[in-house]
Amino acid sequence: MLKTNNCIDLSNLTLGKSIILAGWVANRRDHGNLIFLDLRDQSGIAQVVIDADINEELHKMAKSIRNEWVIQISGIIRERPEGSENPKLPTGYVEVITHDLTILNESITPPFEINDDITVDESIRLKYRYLDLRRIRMSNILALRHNVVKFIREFLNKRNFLEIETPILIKSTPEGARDYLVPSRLYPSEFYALPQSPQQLKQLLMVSGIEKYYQIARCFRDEDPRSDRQPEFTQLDLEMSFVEQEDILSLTEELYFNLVKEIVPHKKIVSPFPRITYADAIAKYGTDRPDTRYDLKLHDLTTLLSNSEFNIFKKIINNKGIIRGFTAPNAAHYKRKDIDGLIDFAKTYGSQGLMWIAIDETTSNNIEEDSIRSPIKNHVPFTEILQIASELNANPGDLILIVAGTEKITNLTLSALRAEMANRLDLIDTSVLAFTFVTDFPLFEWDDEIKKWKSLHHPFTSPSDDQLEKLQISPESITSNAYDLVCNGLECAGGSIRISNREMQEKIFEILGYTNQEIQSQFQQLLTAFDYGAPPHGGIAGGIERLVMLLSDTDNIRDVIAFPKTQKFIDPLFESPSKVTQEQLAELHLETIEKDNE
RNA sequence: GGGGCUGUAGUUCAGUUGGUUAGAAUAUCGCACUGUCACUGCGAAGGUCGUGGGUUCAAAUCCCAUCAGUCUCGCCA
Repeated sequence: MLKTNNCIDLSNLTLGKSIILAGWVANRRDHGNLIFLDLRDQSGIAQVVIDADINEELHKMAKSIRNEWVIQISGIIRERPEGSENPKLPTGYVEVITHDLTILNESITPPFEINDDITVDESIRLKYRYLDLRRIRMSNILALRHNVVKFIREFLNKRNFLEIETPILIKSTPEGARDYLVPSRLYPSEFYALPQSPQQLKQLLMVSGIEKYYQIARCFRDEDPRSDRQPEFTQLDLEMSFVEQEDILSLTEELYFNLVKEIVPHKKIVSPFPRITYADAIAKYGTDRPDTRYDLKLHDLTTLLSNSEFNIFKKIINNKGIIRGFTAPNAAHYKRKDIDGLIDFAKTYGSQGLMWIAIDETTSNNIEEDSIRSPIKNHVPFTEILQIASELNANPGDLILIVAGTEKITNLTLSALRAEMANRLDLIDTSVLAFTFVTDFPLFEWDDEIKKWKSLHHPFTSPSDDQLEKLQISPESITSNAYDLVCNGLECAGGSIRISNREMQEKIFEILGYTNQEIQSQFQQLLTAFDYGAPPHGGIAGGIERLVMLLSDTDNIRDVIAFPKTQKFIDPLFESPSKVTQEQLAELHLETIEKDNE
């Protein structure tokens, strides 16, 4: 080795010990005859001193050294002189006095400064990702991610799970997300697809008699970008035989709880994880992935207002819409401008608008007619406003926000508003990881565009046992054995107890509108396997990136991936995607079509 | 596929109502300096104002197109 120790070790070693360090020059402070270097390696930073009185040759060499040069120094650990300690550094009470120095490599001036405090345009960071990752913050996140995956592996290995790799080149199936395709050279006009998840493969492993499987699995989905999405991502994929929902939930809880305790002990986490049904989650939060770090629960006003004379309410209710709202505490001071901002915000989710009632503080501490400010004040009697306020537990000083419209858009808008107000009112304790299980998902939802039933989870999810008779009659009312683990408003993991018999699986495909031929071509391998004795089984899959994001307090998925793509799915480092040669295309029996500029 | 914001020195940004030589900080380069750690002091260099077109006597500034980054709606079983 070119080094005997890491920089961070410095403070733990005995004074006077002779050591060799190697790393990058993070900073140089030249005081003439005395030069200080901050030497950075993966572990951290150590101060190195070069004194002209000790060795003039070395001192001359050190004069030429610049940031990001790679050097090796040997020297002796010593205490810093009194008054020159630096409490900001873990190694700030000691330093290395240099007796020998080798320049291992020089560096040109980097395109941005390598320290944690900078903000640099992301395309530049990604183009020079190898420099970006030299920042301590970035390498710490990589280490955190490593520790997460390591913990998961050790946790599951201890419980006799087998880690099994499944193919990356599999078969395209049109349901779900768009596939990434890989052309076959040996079979003209035929393609492999990259897995969106190893779903069918892990179920086949269950039929194989592997009773406990897991995989840190790479998944690929060719969907449009979002700030928390990448075209390829990693999931903890796990599946077990002979289990019921409770077994998966308790295993998942134990895993995530212990993982948090071990890896980010400073985070607050509640155990047992609260559980909420899908229906309750929608009712209270307007979404199936509620952020439970703050209250702001939604309340339904549809029944209360069913006899209202106010035209807007009447119309919504007659059209089978809903009216719902919540109270933003101590927000009555919101100015017209703030509220207009909220209205615009609400409209981006498709709602027609946003009704608001500001209740000013009164001397009597009661809600008085004069203390109400609201655009609906002149259309709705005061008693009705009082009823609304009472239903929403609103008090003087609060701001009531109400959305009316179709169920879907109203809930979507309110859940977004809820998060927005929590942010604005600073109601979120960022040190909390609020894990919650959401259970009893509906099995199907109606897709009005293609006029078909769609699986809410996926088509292999089993319906709840006690509801099988409703399967044909009212598919919308049937719940499933599907569950999600939600944390701070993010879906962290999702899974289900699967269907493990052929007849049931075929019945579900039928309801989903698959033709016999489609079933045959896409799922025959699974259905045939079920003919040979499939064990009851179920599992869960959790996103690794999202988990690491939660643990490392970043809302940028690119921060938790070593070499991510931009939000347009471009890699600025390799400049991919890229053109390939005509020879490569010919070999794959492909031709490209130039896109017209219409 | 739709919408918002951004693009000016290596980097992060300012740039007024369209008007003289486009500024600051930091990084870089040079000199000085023995206790700094955002070292300090003095000096220097550094610009296709994303790109293309248009309006104008005059464009970083106004208009159109385009590219890139980011956020977002749809989409992501």
